[in-house]
Amino acid sequence: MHPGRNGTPTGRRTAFSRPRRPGIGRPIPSSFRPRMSPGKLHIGHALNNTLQDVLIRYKRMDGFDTLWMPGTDHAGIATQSVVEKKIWAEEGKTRHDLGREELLRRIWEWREEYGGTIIGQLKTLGCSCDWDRIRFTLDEGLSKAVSKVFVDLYNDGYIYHGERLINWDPHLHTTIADDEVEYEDREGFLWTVDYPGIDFEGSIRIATTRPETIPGDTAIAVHPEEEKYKDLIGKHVRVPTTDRSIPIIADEAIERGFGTGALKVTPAHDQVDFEIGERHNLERINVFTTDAAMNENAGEKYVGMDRYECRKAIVADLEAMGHIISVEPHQNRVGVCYRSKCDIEPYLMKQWFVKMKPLMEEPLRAVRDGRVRFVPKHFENLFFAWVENVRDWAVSRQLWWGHRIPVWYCQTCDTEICVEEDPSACPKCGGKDLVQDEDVLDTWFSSSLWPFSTMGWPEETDLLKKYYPTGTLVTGFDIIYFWVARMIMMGFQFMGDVPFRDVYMTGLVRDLEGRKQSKSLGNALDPVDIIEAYGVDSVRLTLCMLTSQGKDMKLGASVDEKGNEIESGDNRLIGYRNFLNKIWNATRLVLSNTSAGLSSPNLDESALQWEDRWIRSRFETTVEATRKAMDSYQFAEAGGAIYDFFWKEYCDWYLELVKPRLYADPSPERDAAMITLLEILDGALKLLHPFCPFMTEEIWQLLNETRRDLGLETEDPGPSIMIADYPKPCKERENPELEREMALFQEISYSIRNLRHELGMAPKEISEISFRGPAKDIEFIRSHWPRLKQFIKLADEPTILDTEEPAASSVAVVDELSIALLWSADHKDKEIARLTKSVEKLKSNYERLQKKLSNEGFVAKAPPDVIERERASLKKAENEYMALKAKLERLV
RNA sequence: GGGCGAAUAGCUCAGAUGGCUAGAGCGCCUGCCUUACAAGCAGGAUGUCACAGGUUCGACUCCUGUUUCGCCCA
Repeated sequence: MHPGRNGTPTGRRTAFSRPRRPGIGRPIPSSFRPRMSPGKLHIGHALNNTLQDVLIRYKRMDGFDTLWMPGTDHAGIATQSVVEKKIWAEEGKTRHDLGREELLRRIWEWREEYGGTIIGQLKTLGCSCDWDRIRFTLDEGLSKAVSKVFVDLYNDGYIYHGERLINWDPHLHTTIADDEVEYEDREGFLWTVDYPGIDFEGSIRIATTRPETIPGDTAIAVHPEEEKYKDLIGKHVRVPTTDRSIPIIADEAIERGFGTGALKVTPAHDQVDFEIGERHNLERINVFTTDAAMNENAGEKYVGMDRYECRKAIVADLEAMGHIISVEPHQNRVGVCYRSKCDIEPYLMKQWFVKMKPLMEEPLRAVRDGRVRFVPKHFENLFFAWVENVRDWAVSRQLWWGHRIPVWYCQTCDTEICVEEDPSACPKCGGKDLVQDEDVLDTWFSSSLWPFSTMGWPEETDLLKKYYPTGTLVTGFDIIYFWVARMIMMGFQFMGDVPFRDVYMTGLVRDLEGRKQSKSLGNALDPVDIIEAYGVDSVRLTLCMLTSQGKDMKLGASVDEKGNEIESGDNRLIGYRNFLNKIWNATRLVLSNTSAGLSSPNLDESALQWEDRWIRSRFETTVEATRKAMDSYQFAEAGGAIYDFFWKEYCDWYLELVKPRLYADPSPERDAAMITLLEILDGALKLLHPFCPFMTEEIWQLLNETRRDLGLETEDPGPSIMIADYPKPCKERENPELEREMALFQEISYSIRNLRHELGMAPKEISEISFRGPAKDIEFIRSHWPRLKQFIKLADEPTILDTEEPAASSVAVVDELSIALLWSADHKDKEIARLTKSVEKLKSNYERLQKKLSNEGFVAKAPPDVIERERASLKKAENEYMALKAKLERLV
């Protein structure tokens, strides 16, 4: 039976509401911040929110007081440009046509409509956040925190206003931060240009990739030790396009081997040149407009031209004038905006900066000494590398959507006023004519405060007292700089402590070809589609199972628009969907067979059978394995332990073993089977719940109904599995002896099934089965015969031999035990072939072990338990090899 | 150029501090509609663990070098 659609029943009613449970342990709060725009959940969100939810559900069930504050940021650039585009498309108006107030009104309107989408999708995904505590970076409280932080940093000298080269996006018309620039290798040219000397004979040649910046040149720089230019230092040349005179200066930063060894210096348009300019006090001539077209400084001829058009024009003119000496192909790296993909222009502007070096000192120490732990650890290296080279953070953005910079300028006396509340008058001259800075702050500025601004800071709230610092942050490694590092920084600066203890980094979700998912490639998976096709729980479980310590994962689902599978798609998704289906079907078996009723609602411990005690023992082992994995963020390991237990042990062996008792008349033994079935199912559901909240909840409710009907309830299970106790280890139930017995039982079953299948014998073809071996094995077989018989579907009673097996038989060996199937037809040839192959394998294994154990070094140096294990293996290998070899020899 | 990561079955991937005959899912082959489940059951085949050295009693695992791929930073 296939429950609901695609293996996932629709038990959503309690899966994302968040019943409180009294906390008894350390609070484990965590934060997350899905980006609001483009207003939709993508697969990366699905991954890290699933992992976050798995952790929080686990901790909550385990008795911790958890807090998960959901929310979104305002995504300044993205949101504003989406709305601007929409307005342009619909009304043909720009933001300047509308004005600041009106544009903001429209964006809020847009947000009203789409802002909730992502929250809804997170609920669909089953995230068990504290939904009554949703936060938004532009909320009043969070905005207050932003202002306070800005003002405090300003007053402490960590924020300054300065003219610097910033990364200008001529398309979006805003600055972006250094780490928001991506670099592309492009095929370009290296032009060698001749600058004629003014106060010396001849000329100097420079190499450039950007001739369009020549009008902005204010010097030529050479290396101070470069012999061929030594005499020219201090002389002047003429800029070919403008006839301006510029000096030749000496600077250590010049790379001597590159080009001609002389560099044209354009401080307004290049970072290196800017720094040279600082050292030599050079003029900064900006030749571009904010659209990256040429301005009046470029000269009349070029004004208004686009930068790349101008490049062609200048090259043509220089060529005509004979100033171009050579042109060579050259690969250059061009910065592009991570969002608009427009070529970034280094541009001279007054911007607000945060001094990063001093603020990052404590965060650096904290990561070094483990107060903040990165999982997996190697991501620390990324963090260190960034901190060591960190430059000041340009935090102002030429946008309207965001937190406006809390700085006012007195029009009367030119004073800069940085205060939290709108000032009514200039504190210096008392003037009333105050104008607020036009710019807003980088969205990440407000996001960096998230761990405490969401809890009510700067008020000293109960939330802060109880939950700061938070426990675990789950995030993609790609925003270590943007977000993680800055949160740690702000945490120390304003809370005096780390914002979180652990940072679990997820890898990226790639497509089946290993490419990064992107809208432009058209390979981005919409989690909603996959959920449609496979069910939420399958998707969650698959994401967890594919997660291995920060590594990227490939995921693909071949589904059409309607969500139907069109080809094999992703095999893991199918596999885990099948697993959930298996659980559902096993549940049906358990619940339908236990509804018959118990003879007594109390478990009679003495009625527990061999297999009951075995499955209880296995369950305990599984609990330990699962917890150990969960506690070290090994999601796949934890899921795998549950998967194997449920399918390979509970279903394949235990369910089959108890069937005869379920179908028999009421008895304490039947009761014991039913109670154990229900109890283990209950435990397994709880173990699985963090991964698959919907289905486990659904089944658990059904299970509780059955238990109530049976009168089994001794205590109230509570309203939801999500606040039931996570199974705790119970050492007394572990029984290694029983597990060894079951291993023998299984080996016997496997051997017999294998023999039969290899010889192509139908069950009825086998007249007899006989065993020969040590008394304790024979005794074991006799006492478990009814069970064995069920698995191998063979003769009524086993024959016990004390001599060699009859020739007309096939033999398998388990250590000292020989198992023979007696033929009713002639299988001699097949048997010889089978035995020959088998003996060969056993022989090589036997010899391998023998060699190992006769190695003196091994026996002298290996740990005793390893030697012991190898000795046992050798003995077993020898028994099996010798027995089958003898049988083969008799046969031929 | 510097740094980080990866290379294991046809495919996608597990294999923490070295130690069972290297595993799983999907796919493939054989036989089964066995009264929970054909999205299933039973059985099976498949690996120079990228390459070359080294350390070690023992290496998929540690070290060195090489090749290929990916990412980050300059």
